[in-house]
Amino acid sequence: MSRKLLIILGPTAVGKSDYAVEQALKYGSPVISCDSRQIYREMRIGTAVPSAEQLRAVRHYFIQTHSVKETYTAGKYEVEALRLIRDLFEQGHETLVMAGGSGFYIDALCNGLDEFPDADPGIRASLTLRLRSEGVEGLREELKRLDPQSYATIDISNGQRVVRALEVCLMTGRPFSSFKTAPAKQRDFEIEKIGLTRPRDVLYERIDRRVDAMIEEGLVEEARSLLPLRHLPALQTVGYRELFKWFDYLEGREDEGFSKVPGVMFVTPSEWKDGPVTSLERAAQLIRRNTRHYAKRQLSWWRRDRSIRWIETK
RNA sequence: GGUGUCAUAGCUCAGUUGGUAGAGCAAAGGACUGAAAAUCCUUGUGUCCCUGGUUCGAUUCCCGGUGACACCA
Repeated sequence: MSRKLLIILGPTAVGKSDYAVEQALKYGSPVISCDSRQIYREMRIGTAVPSAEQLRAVRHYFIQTHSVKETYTAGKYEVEALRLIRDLFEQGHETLVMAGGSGFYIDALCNGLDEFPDADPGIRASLTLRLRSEGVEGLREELKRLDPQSYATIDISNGQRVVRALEVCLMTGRPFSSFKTAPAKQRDFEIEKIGLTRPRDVLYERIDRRVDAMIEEGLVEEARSLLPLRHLPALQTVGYRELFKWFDYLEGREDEGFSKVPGVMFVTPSEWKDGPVTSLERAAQLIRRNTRHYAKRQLSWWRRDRSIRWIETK
């Protein structure tokens, strides 16, 4: 019996959800979502989860199943999705349909990640604070001392990468690079990847229209309700950050960069470079642009994967 | 109809005391091992509106034209 995982991937707004439901019905499979934001319960409009109809027509997994408070990761996804896939194959499915736009999650599932420890929120928060106050240089030098191998191989101008490598060194007393050993894991089922794509200008038009639709549907209210949780990693998401900055402007507040929620240790990971967001129209403009940038990064991620069969629709 | 101002990268504009030009934004390309919708790196040749003149040489000066805007009739 041949077991196959059919992965439908592609940039945001290309039309994955529709195609996935179609394929799922064809194979009698559920849809296993592979999307780092649709997985969160508290977000719906801004993450463009499948429609109520689609969710009714086909069973979906990993859609709004976890809380933004729990900080999901690619590593957790690898474990949970793999377990689910095995269960479903055991139940007799021969072909399973997976769909999503998170390239890193898809790779984690297909090839596996090495056995790194999870981040300790306290250590990460303090390193992130140092990154913001002193810049990368200091952290970089510390990494050079603790793990020259990583210093030589990772992108040391990328503060987030330096923080990650350093935090693993500090937590375990072992160099970050020493964890990076295993070859790609082999899965005991066949994997077929289908990439959906469209001409760039068509894709960008779809993105623009979808952003407008989200705002009409009530994205502003959704973002408003999540404002207190803005410093969680899950809320570092296109469509929400821009609105948070607009709220800051309306309320004459400077985002101080720390979480005020007791027990929540996270610090906003990045600086805001676009100046004040003075109107909803400005926020929408930035959301459109940032979504286009996101789509571009997704395409760049997958371009090197020769195993993808691409289907271009107009 | 008359007078004036402007016409430079997809957009907004700077600039060249005459030696074929550069910022911001937009855009494009790339990286990626537990924050990944995150984070980081790289990239600026364009009939300098058109025709003619002066000049060794004009996008820059001059004549004319076209277009936009403003004001006067």
